[in-house]
Amino acid sequence: MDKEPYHIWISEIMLQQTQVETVIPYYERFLSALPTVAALANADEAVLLKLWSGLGYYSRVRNMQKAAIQIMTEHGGVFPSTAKDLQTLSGIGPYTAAAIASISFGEVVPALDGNMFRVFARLLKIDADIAQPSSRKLFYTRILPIVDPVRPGDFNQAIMDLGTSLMRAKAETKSESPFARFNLSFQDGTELTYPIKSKKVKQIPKFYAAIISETSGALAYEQRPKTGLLANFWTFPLLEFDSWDAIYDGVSAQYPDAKQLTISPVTHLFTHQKWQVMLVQVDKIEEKWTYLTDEAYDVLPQTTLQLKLQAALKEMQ
DNA sequence: CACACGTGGGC
DNA sequence: TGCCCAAGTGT
Repeated sequence: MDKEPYHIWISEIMLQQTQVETVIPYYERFLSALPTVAALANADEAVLLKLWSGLGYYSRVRNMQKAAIQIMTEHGGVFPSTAKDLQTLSGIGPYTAAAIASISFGEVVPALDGNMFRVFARLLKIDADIAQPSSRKLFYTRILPIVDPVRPGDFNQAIMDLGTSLMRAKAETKSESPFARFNLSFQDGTELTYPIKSKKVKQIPKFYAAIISETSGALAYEQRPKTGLLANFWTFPLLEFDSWDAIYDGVSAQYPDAKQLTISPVTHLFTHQKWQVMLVQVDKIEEKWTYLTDEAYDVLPQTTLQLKLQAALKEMQ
């Protein structure tokens, strides 16, 4: 099995909040383009974002490059080998540090991710709210003595496998399961109430006009701010309004010739926002917009939102 | 501590 | 549709 820390690191970061099936092609492509820590440290941001386009949580790849630079400059190009040292790197928190330390270097630490929280909350009936950061210490203390001292990496991966197979969030243990006799919550019928998790984020509705402005075969784009949501990505110019109904009149006030291109909104969900976007064509050419041909645009990193807007525009034509 | 930060899939 | 889930970290 591949235990190369650079490889484990990339896969663990990609797998944060992301399904295995989604990650595989990204992983192969990333490793081919940037095979070493040094290559990652020296890569252009546009190359990084292009390799990550569509994966989401784009700060992950920016932090990976920061960490690669840290490894080259502060660690002489040698990958840190303990969970404690790994956690000093950008984008590496307690979970990823433990995963790399146990898998690549054999350190005996539990890699506490969503799966491990769920598996042990059920097996041991741990009532702590996993949405509370303070609960991590309690789980860590309970699980540490259980980690296989000889094969900690295999232990961590096995627990995660258990969490994605027999002990998925909505899967109940069957009485013939070999795990039934270890599973306290199964024995008293409370399994699906674990893990205890309080947090619920609501998605705030947002309304935008996406401006379609064309001149000599090129369309208008804007680069998003360098911090915040979809930082530095290129999208059609976006104007925000308070409601869906306010969009068309609002755009018309600035651009009297505005033409509404979409009847129903292009919708896009983020973790905490729900966007509804109307495509609006205008004749005016604004200096603040950057006009790019399709060829020039295609080499830039694109978000899934922008791909949806492009697809909707193409359907109009 | 609470919240920002993407995307895709299941029901 | 709306809500939950999926290999978290930074601020």
